[in-house]
This record gives sequence, C-alpha cells and structure tokens, in this order.
Amino acid sequence: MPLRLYNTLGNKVEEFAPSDDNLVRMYCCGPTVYDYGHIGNFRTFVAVDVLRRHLLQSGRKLRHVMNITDVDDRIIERSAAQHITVRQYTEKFEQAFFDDMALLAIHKPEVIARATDNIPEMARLIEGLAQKGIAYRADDGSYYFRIARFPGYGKLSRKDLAHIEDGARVDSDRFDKEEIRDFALWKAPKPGEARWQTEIGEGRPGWHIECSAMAMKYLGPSFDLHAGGEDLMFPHHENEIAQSEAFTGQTFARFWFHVRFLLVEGQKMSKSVGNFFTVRDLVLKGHKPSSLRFLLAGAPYRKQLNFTFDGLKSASSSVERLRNFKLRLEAPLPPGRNPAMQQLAQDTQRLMAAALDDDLNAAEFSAAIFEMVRQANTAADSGQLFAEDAPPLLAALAQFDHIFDVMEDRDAAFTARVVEWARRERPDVEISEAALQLAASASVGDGEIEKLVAEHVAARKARNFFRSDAIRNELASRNIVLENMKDGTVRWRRK
RNA sequence: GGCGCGGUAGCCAAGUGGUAAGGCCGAGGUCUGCAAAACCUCUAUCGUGAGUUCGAUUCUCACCCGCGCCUCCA
Repeated sequence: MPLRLYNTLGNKVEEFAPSDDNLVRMYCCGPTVYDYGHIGNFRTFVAVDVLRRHLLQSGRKLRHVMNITDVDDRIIERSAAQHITVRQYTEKFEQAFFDDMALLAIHKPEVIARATDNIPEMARLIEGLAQKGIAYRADDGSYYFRIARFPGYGKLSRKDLAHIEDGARVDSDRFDKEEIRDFALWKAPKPGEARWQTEIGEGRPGWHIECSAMAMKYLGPSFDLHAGGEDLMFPHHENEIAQSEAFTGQTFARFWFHVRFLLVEGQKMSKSVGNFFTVRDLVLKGHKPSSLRFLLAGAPYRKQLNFTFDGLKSASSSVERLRNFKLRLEAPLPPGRNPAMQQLAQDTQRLMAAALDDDLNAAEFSAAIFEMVRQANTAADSGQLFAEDAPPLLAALAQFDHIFDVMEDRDAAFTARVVEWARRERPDVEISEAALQLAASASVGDGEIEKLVAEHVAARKARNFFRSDAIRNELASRNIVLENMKDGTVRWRRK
C-alpha cells in the first residue's frame, strides 16, 4: 500500500514516493543549540522520527539530513556575555540535544550538519544569487534577497505579498533593504561579534541560507521531502525555497511536512506563562522518558497536541499495559496453537501498516495494538492462548515498537543520568521523590532482587504472609513489583 | 485585518452518508491469603441553528467558542 502524506505545498494529502529508486532523501530543520530543548521542539523531532521509522519499515532506503543551527543572534549574544567562542558555547547544548534525543528514542539522521561547518557553501550560494541579480549587497557588506525577482514567492505559505508589506514590523535592517520584505542572506559583522571570512566578505550567515546550502549539498538541488515545525513555514521555509529555486531553477523539495505546535495545558508554551518545560524538567519531576515518547508519538502530527500532566500519566499507564502484555507472552504457555490468535496477529499487523500509510495515523496505529492486547489477554485468561501463538503476537508487538519504541525499559537508567546531570549542573533545581526513587532503582541489581524474591517465595510457602508481604513492600518501595501467579511462581518487574 | 486548524463520553482521541475505534481515570464484578496483573459489565446521539438527502456526527451555509501562523518561537 502506498504511503499518503499531507503536503503543505498544495495543502492536500498526496501519495508519497521517492523520485529516485527507493531512496528517500529528506531534510529536517534541526535545533538551534542556544539552550536545552523543550518538549515542543521534541514533538517535531519525534514526529519526524515516526516518519523515518515508517519509511524504513516500509522497505525504503533513507538519506535524512538534519542541520544544527549553531550560530544565531541568541548564541552570539550569550557566548559574548560569557566571553567564550560560539563553538564553546554551543557544544554543550549540542551534546545535550543528542542526549535528549536518546532519552526520547529518536534515531539519529544519516547526516547531521552544523551551520558553522558549512559557511563556504553558503557564501558560494549567495555569490551565485548575486551574479544572477537576485541578491544584492548593501553598503555595510550585508547581502539581501530581492524578493521581487522571485515570482513564486509565497507559494508555500500562500501569503499575499501586499499584506506582508502592510503588516511587517519595521526592523533595524530596513534602511539597507530595497524593500521591507527582502530578507538577509548574509549579515555584515558588528563590533565584537563572531564572524567568518569568506569570498563574499566578512560576516555571518542569515538564518535561512544554511538550510538551502546544506540541503542541496547533501541531497542535491531537488529532493523528496522537507520537514519542520509549523512556525517555520513562514518565513523560514518560504525563504529557503526562494533562495534555492532562484539559484538552481529546479524544484527544491517536492513534499513539505509540517508538524503542528504543542500546547501545554491548553496554552502556548512560554516562559512567562510558566508552562515551559524541557525534557529534563519532566524527568526530574519523576515522569518517565517512555511516557513522553508515547504521548508525543501517539498524537497525530497535524493536530495541535495539548500536553497535560494527566495525559503524561495516562501514557505511562498505557506503556505499562503493553510491557505487562509482553511479559505475559514471554512467560511459559501451554503447548499448542489457537488459529484465532494467529489470525489476530496477522490482522493487527495489516491494520498498523495501513494506519501509518494513511498520513501517519498514529491513533489508529496504536488502537490496533491495544485491540490485539485485549483479545489476546482474554484468550489467555480463558486458557485459549498457547505457546505457538506467542511468536506471531510478539511479531506484531515488535512491529508496533519499531515505531513507538517504548517496550524496552530504559527509564530508570535515563532518569539516573538526568538526576546526576541536575546535581552537577543545576543544583538549584528541585528533584522529585519519584525521580530519585526511579533513578535509585537503576542500580538495584537483578541478583539482589532475585534473592529477596526467593525469600518471599519461601515465606509464602510457609504461609508466613507477614514476612512475604514485608518483602513485597520493601521491593515496592524500590520500584520493583512482585506478582504472585496462580501456579505459585512469582514474576517481578520494574515499575 | 489576512491565512489556516479544531470543537466527539470525566480526560486524551480515531472515524464514517446508514444510528460512534482505542487509551486513561472511575464504579461494580471475576480471579486471589492479601496485593499485582488480567478479564467482564457500566458511562456519548458527535458545539448551535438551518439546508441537501430516504437517512448526517460525517456534505453545504450561518453563528458561537477555542487555537495557531502572519515577529530568526519546533
């Protein structure tokens, strides 16, 4: 079944296929590494991760490029304030970004490109535009893009150019521009600012040029898909199109994939409202990374996602349910097979694939797996689930997890890492009891648990329930759950 | 003002011209020494009004409400 995706360019769902063999070439606007990433940033990256995982699972080859914006006004300002170089300032946040990606199980793109590593490419692009008369140099050495020379301007965001002029706030560069709507390709250096020496002079790149230069460097003048947050549609992506297409005369990206904003408790996230959260903030409050991953991955990427703490708790319960189901399948089952279960697993796999092919319908995708879980649990409760049924059901579960990636429990270890980071770097930030407990459980060894479990079993056998319950409570306080099975055996798991 | 999105059970949320997936929470029940897990049962006529239609939550129009972009914020 073909993949159908919503294309912002044209505003409709279209069939998506790579133009070149089976190789999908895609570009995703990455982070500006001026601070720790917030959950809104990661909503976009999780959505793109779901897309990339689905493409791979559908048998596509992938060349996915993501930029790291490691120079912009904020970075220049802050690094100057701390009297360190731009690179010294950004490397810490770049590393933090990758750590947070790992926390949320976001796979790394094939190519990660830093803006500051590609300045010559940008300069060449600007020079080419200048030679065509599309870019012009201002008196101070800055370069601007002459929008009047690019007739297609506004096709992505469907802007009425007249209104841009009307509504545009007058910015400080305006006296150098021929027209207010023209945008900066290259900024002449100001005293004390970071600068690069290039063939078009000294200075630093404008924001948009990096993506044009790097996308074309790694993917060619024309490629399959370009992704980013919805706010980037205008002006960033519009300007990327203008720069690139004016330069090459070819279509820049065929598909534009935009992820809608995340709201927090019904409101746009902002520091002044006090509803601004980084991934680390949530972990330190005791929420599991897998809960956040589940929440973000499960929401349709084209709808506003209202992030709430209730929702996060709900996600946590859902993940626990799935993990419990997997444990049940991995435990010994009576010999035999149930054709209905075989059929169920097969149907579920088909439904999941179809759901994602339908513009990444994550809600239907996860509904399919939960339906399977319920039916299989029902069968198991009535003794109708057998050893030979486990592999196909596990295969369906694996197909689910190839996309969501929440089954493996890395929560305690990740939390321990974040707690350690907070103690080192952010001693002022409060660490919740829940986070501490979860982090501590990471260092409780299996051997130690097994020993207590054995003691618990012995006590129960002797009908010393006082003792056995005490052990169970003791383990519970360390985030270990004991479950006494019907046959007298005990199963334990980390909560 | 321009452009766009959404209003479905307590919360999150899918979906279809023929009387509503899934998850979470809650209540009751089964199982159980107690827990845990799991299962079963219960909880919606789909923002309001009008129109099209044999029939609309799903199509059209109007209205109300919420939200986003139009500011180098994902």
